[in-house]
Amino acid sequence: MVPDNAHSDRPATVHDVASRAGVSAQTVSRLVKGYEGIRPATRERVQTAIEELGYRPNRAARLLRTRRSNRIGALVHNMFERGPGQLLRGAASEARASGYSLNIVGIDGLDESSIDEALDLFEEEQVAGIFVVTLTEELRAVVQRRSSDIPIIVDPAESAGPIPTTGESGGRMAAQHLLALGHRRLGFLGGPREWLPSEQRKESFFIELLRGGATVVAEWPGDWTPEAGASAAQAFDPRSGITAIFAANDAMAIGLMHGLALRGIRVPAEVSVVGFDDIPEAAYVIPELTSVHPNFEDEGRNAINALLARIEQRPPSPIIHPGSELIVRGSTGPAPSA
Amino acid sequence: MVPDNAHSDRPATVHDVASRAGVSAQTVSRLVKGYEGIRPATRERVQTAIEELGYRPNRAARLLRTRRSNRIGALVHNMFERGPGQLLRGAASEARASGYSLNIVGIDGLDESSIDEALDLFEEEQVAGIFVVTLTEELRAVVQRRSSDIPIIVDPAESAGPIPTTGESGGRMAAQHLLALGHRRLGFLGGPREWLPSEQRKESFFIELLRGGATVVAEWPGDWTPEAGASAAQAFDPRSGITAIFAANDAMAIGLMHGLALRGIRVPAEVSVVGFDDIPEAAYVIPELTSVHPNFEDEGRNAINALLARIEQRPPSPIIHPGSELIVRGSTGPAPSA
DNA sequence: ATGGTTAATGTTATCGATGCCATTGGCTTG
DNA sequence: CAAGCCAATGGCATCGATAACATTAACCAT
Repeated sequence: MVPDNAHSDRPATVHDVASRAGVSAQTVSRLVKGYEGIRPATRERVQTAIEELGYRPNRAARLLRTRRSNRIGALVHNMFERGPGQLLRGAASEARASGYSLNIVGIDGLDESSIDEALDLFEEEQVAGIFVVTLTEELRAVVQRRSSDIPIIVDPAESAGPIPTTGESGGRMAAQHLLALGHRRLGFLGGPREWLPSEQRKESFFIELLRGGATVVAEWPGDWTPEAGASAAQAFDPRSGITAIFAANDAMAIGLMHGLALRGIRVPAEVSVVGFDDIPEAAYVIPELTSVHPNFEDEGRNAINALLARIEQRPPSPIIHPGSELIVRGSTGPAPSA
Repeated sequence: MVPDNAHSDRPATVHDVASRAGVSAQTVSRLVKGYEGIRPATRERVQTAIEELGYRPNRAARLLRTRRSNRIGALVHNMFERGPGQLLRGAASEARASGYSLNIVGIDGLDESSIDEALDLFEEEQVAGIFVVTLTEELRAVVQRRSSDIPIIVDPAESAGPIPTTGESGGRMAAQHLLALGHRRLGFLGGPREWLPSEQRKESFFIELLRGGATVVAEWPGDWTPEAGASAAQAFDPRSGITAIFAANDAMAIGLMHGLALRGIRVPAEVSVVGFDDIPEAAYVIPELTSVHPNFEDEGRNAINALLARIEQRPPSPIIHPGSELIVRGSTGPAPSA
């Protein structure tokens, strides 16, 4: 199992392999890179030498010479949320499948200097491309301001082409569901205004509602946390006639339901609640939360796909449909007949 | 803001800087690395040249020459759970503070080949050290089987020295709390048996209970998901006399409470429930979940600290106390007097 | 002044892989 | 059989930073 290079304390190089196989370093290099025109006999000798020595190419040397790394930088703020996490998982797996590795850098703040620092790091590490997972307006602005020749994917829409993002399809599905249940006066509990995913969910929700003849009566800006949901519940005015609320993520939805319960407002009898993310806990809160189950993993795949296409200057592979799904549970019900 | 190197299409090198400043490349290199003995006048000339050219050291070249990278590999399975996520955050910030960057690699499976693949990647990237975040027995075995000269931190206890891990102190605190409430017959809802953190939480919980004269009547093995909690609720035998259950994470605790509610078993009147992780949602489920709030961030810091000490062969910095805290909420109450 | 120190800086070779060009040998073609 | 051609392989320079060693300058003591 362990390669027989215990005698030398330095890892084997192309030259070691070459001299062992009786060929030149160049031939070894070619074989490693998958060059076809090598005589079978030679090929085999080199192959064995590689195995015997446990040779692995030195990435630093290769990068120095070729200037092409096979690393992709992923810039993400709240990487530990369900959504970004799944995006990353999809992205990592897609990258790996194409021989790239994903370099995840989490930033704590969304201020310019944090962002710049992360991008600087990517430049120093000479990543082949950058995938910006978290999307706020500031981030987008900072990224676009830097003129760099590293390919960057900033906008999920960019990568999905004509296909709606999870936010778009999710917002629409939430609206359709609530419309079908007869709700006509609704509220929206959003993430911070400068977060694009929140805006996406909101816009598609609004548009679909308007098309169905319903009205958005109130909108509360949140910060993705359950606390924000609880505050919204306090701010909620029962006389507004709102019978359903769409929250931009489950955490806020859960906080919201908790706050409503404290005020004696029954879910779903008086107010229906729809969340977004379908976190595992959503099915186990009381009442069980109706939620949009987004396919973030495919969204991440799409993004990397588009990014790689740009890096390697080839047309993007056929796009996978992200396909969100609405999971209907106990937190939504027919609109109370006023 | 943008450095004036637009005219040349290649990024500036030490030589470019050197010739611009009228010194040798070596001097530039020394300055960049923070060498002290450079005459102020020279230093300033070089400094300006660096800024004017927007020079950044080429990491690949440096790594090739020095064989010392400033990257740390972090191997993690379920990176998107709250716990590992916070460990990573702490680890990343500690690493950054010491001039290292954290290379997070998530693996999907816990089988030998996934692990090996990830470790191979680390070796090829010549990371300075490896931090194994997720800890199962298999992982530990695979890691220890590979003889590699890269420093590795596998065991959190290793990095914390004499200080109890969050799992140890958390399990103990849960036990003390329940003992104080008069509970004497208890259950434990664990993670998979081969996960060390689960075992830690369990052991410290058990030990403290025994010391307090209580008995562990039942133990359910779970898989960290709320579903596992729900199954445990089904398996729960009301005639067992169990009045309190400690779940190894909040997700399972939430599933458990949901399952108990379905069976009409009241929490905390009949059964108290304590979780672990204190996820943001914990405070907003009904009843609000009493949970151990672990200081994973500091645990991550400690680990990186210990790792860096080993890498740089210096004594570890004073250790930060992880300090878990028990957040008491509505899911725990006095034991019902039988 | 002369040798001896030390501080500041310069020279050269090297890390490992690979792009570019040169070479070799076998085979086809007229 | 010579000319021509292609397939397979080798030689050399290079990517950018730095370790190791060499040099210069400046200053001191004798």
